[in-house]
Amino acid sequence: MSDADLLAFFKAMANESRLRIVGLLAQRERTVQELAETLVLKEPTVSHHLAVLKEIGLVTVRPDGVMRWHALDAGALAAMNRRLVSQEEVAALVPEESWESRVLSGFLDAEGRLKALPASRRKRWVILQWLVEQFDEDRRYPEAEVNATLQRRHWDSATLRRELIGAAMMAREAGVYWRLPRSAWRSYDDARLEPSQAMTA
Amino acid sequence: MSDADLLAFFKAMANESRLRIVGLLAQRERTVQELAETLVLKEPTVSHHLAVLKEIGLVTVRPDGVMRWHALDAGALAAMNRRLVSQEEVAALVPEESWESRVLSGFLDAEGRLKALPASRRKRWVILQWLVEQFDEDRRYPEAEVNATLQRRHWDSATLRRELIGAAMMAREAGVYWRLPRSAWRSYDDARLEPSQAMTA
DNA sequence: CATCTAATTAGATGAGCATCTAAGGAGACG
DNA sequence: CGTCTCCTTAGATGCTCATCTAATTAGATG
Repeated sequence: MSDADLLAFFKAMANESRLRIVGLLAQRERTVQELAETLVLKEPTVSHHLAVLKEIGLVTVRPDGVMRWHALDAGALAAMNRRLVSQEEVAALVPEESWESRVLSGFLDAEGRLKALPASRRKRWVILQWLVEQFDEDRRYPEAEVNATLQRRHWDSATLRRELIGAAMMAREAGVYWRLPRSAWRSYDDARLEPSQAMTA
Repeated sequence: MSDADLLAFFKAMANESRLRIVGLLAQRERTVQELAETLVLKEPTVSHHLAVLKEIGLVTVRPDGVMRWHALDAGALAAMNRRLVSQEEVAALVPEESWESRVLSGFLDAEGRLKALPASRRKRWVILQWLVEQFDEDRRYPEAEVNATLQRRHWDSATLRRELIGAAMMAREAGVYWRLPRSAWRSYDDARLEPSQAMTA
């Protein structure tokens, strides 16, 4: 079942009349007339609500002469329900977080600062990509400002600055730094970054 | 948890943005800014959605300096979920149909006419209570009108009329009938109704 | 076939709601 | 105290949807 289905399910249930219809159908099957009378609604309105519930597979119809008996599909309810039982399932509501995002959030603390620099070169690359985004593309920065910006993310601004240069994400000339375009970056697997010591916060 | 809470829960989840927010918060706590950026919404919009989710107790806030970290309350999700696991729970969405209602609907056909008069004294009492409501409290009826009204519900108006009198739900004098107040009625278990023959329609 | 009843479809109306911009706190920080 | 940042509140706008009336379909029945 897709996320769109789940949304449709919630939209279907997010209406008092439909919620009451579901409750009534959970007791026993009913006709449109009967529901309309019970809910004090006109038949077309009930018909409309039943169409919505049928659309998501929650209600089935059994024609009988000129009447149509509507019943709740309990299995469909249970299926929807399984989507919500665990926090993990709910987390999956969101398009899978990319590997990069998961690496990054694993190394960030609640304040958005780096808890450590990963030892893995590939993971460190993710961190550097994120770090370089702290700088504007079109500005030139004195070293003091670079350090200040980096220190908002980690105490060891010197190492971070050195690694950004090493990855060709930033350039330096005469004490002035600037951000390089993505095209200039080395890819993580040919960058020759010296293995850094663990930098635990 | 009340039905109104359940409806509020569905209304809260019946929106794509909020559904995605819940998914994101299920992964880890987030700030308004972060959510706004991820969802491509303005901060006030996210703020509004978070307020809705807080209203139903699904999201909690942890202020931290100028920022506010929002997190999912997994327990609240689980609680909502328990409401939906079984068909019995869903049936309870609707105020339990009383025994009287079930008796009545069992003896009515689709047209609202009596299929039969129950043999059980207690059940017949339910039918009579419903029948007497066909008459206004403050009017006096000639016998012909009483018969006509009763015949809209069952062919044997004579028996119905006799039983209404016997139950002290209606009174008659000089060929004129009127409805008696509920206080005047005999209770079903001391009414001395002659056991009626089965009256199948 | 004509008619009756149950239900659905079509179309209109009005209420609710998602989102935005603009303005107003409120904590942090020099 | 003034300013910056993050967030919320207020108010406006436009879209979605719940409900209704009127018209149509479709089975049942004489």
